[in-house]
Amino acid sequence: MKRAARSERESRIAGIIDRIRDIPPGSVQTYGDIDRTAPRLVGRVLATTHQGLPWHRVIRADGSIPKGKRQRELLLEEGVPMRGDRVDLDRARAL
DNA sequence: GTGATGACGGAAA
DNA sequence: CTTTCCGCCATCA
Repeated sequence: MKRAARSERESRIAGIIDRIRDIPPGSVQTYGDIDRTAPRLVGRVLATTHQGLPWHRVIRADGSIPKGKRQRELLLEEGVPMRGDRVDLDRARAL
């Protein structure tokens, strides 16, 4: 494949990682917020990238939690506003 | 090369 | 409120 294509792919990945890393404690971002055009890519990055990323601060667009109660507790510890089993996005969503 | 899949999203019913 | 369907990007069989 072409070099330019590869480079662009990787920079997109890098950007995704940066955004995740910059999510402040106590707030969250959705997959869509992180990359509008490829939310699935964000999920893939989290599933395959094992760096010290705050993976628990990434949730779905409707506020539901992808990784289950384990993740839910971590968010609770940071004081993320919840509404039952979902995150209250209006209050918790990072800018 | 094709087709299925995933830590998804949004629209439609 | 729910389920279904289709689009999205990158990987994998």
